[in-house]
Amino acid sequence: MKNHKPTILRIAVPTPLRRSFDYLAPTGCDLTRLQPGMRVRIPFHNRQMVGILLEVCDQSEFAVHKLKQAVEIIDDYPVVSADVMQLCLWAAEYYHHPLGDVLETALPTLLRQGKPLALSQETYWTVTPEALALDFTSLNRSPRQQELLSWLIQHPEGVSKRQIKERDIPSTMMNTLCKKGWATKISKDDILIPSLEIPEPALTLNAAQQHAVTVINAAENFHVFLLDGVTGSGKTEVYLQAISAVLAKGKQVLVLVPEIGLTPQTLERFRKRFSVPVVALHSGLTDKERLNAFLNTQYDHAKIIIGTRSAIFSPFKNLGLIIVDEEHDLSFKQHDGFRYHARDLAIMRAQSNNISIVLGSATPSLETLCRTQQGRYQHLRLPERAGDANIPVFSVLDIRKQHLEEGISQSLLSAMKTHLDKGDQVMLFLNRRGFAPVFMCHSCGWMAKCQRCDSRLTYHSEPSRLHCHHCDSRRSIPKKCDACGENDLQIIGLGTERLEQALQKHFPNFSIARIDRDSTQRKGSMENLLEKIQSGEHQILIGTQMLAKGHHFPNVTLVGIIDTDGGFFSSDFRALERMGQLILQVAGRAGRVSKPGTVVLQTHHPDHPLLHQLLRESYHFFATTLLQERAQALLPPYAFLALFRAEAHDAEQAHQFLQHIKKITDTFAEKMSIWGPVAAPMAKRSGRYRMQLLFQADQRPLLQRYLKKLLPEIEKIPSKHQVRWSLDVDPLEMF
DNA sequence: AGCACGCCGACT
DNA sequence: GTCGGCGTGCTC
Repeated sequence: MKNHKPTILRIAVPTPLRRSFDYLAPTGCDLTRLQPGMRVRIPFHNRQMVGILLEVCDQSEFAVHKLKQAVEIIDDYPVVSADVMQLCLWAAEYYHHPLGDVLETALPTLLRQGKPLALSQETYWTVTPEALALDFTSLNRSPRQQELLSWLIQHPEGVSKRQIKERDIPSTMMNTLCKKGWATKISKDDILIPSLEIPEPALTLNAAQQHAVTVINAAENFHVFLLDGVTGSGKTEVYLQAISAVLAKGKQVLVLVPEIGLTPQTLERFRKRFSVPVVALHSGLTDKERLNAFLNTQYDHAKIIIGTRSAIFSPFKNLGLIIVDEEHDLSFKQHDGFRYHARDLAIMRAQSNNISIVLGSATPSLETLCRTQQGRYQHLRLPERAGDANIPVFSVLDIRKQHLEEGISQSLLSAMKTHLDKGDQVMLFLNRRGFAPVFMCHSCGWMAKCQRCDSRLTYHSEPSRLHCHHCDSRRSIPKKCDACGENDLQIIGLGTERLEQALQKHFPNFSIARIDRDSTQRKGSMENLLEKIQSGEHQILIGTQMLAKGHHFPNVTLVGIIDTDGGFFSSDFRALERMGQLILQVAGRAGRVSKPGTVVLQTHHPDHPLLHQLLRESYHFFATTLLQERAQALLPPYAFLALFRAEAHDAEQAHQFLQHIKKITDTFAEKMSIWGPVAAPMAKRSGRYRMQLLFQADQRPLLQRYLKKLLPEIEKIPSKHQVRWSLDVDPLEMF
């Protein structure tokens, strides 16, 4: 007997357990065809699961006679390609997250469930040759049918169910056409967005743009570029021309965008420029559409893939370039479960594929700026405004001792009047939804607080109720104080609803659009509001963060930031960086060359040096000061953090658990700074008490070694089942 | 994380 | 007598 050693399949299983599981190969399985990355159906505990084959070996740490046999090898080729596997292995190790879970996030739902690797077909309709041959005018058709037929004739590639629905055409009408023999159903995969026939020509570049394109296109190996240009400096045109060069070599391009950035306008810009199929990956896709997008990327049918965070795991056959737009945006970091940063994974993927990556932003993160200063990334600046863009004028408005009318100073009100009377639009930014953040009793000082969180309830007027923005619990508005029974209840502070109400009274002749989570909950209502703003139906725009990103309003000539000071006194060391980014992003929403924008910032700290650096000097000046402060305090990007979080219904249990972790590290030879355990900034949320323990190291490898030693020990803590715990490597938010 | 097993109280 | 509460333990 030559081959008496057993064949053992090492398999990653989607469970929170940080180890792989060994199985015997299924009966009759052709061992020569086994490749890592294939899906395997396995018995696990008392059910069947789909795992990913990691390796084939001939011994197991587990007693071989106890091994179960795998049920079947699902795939003929690996669903997880070698480079995605490498990325997942790296990410599982770096973020100390279970590999099975990581691999699961890299696959579309249908593949996780074990469905076959096949493009699903969707029904399309096309006109028949008979209909084309017929004399068009002589037939007896209704005007609606006539219109429908000529539309179909213009789309010889076929029209999908979705397109028909969008045009409000009833399916009975399509059936009638089919019965008459004028139209017929065909099947094809639906996810590739067909390219347009006539591509738009490239724009003429200014010197800085041309330089950036030349440098990016000249790079043949792994290179990280920071494309650093103010709003309106023409970053997108640089992306497009760099993409064009990569497409010409027959390669694919990945464009990562923030969650809010994937608008139909963005997509349109790519479709109009390139005659190649584009795939858009966003949260609105169905499982079927996701699978088709996955396969079309894998088959190299799709040449440009535009997507949010998780698109970094797409299975490219032939990747040539990665672009990360708005690289500073927080939505690239997943903030629960597998807490990866898509930008950082993108850099890893570019490195292992030996290709270039372009990080673009008008307000780069301090992490990226620091690495650029260290010479690890190449800095490409676009200082000039390109084409139809404006330079906003900043005006710092000292509101100390000023009379405020619902939070707005008289100067801002009169500036608004001037702009509105000229027929221009005005935008106000207030990052607080609801009517007012505080509801209190004037008799005894009682405040409406959430039962389940350490937070105050926000007063909402439409619909009228008190609402917790942290756990979503709500209650009706009490008539009398909960504590003393008096009816002297007051509504204190300012939210977007109250701002809207006040401005409606002050400017009765102008129409207001309010854009926040509450006003855009219904699907399509955001698009609807934006359309009405563009058409000029509304003249005053009020919005939260939502309004700060992704949209441009050319007729807005005045932007008011109602409460600028939010970032000055936050406990989060990144608050100032965020504040600066937000101010510039908000300012970038407005105006064009013929209508330059003015940005008014209401503040109680008009002389704050950082505010001056940001507005009078530049973002870079501001960022450099912040970087110096970070270096002195030994904070990121000059230090590396890992945050353990624990929550439990009993505060003491969460505390004990983290204390236990801390104690384990006492035995470690290497030492580092450990802070805590302390209560989280919001100590109680959704009925759970939350504690945290922070690790801070000046070298990334030290932190990594530490965590690698620590995690197996944590698995042994007996009380780990009583708490909900997680580890966040490179945390961006401390709550 | 699931999901079963297991050992004690209030019910048709 | 049983239905069901969630503590504890396991998954190759």
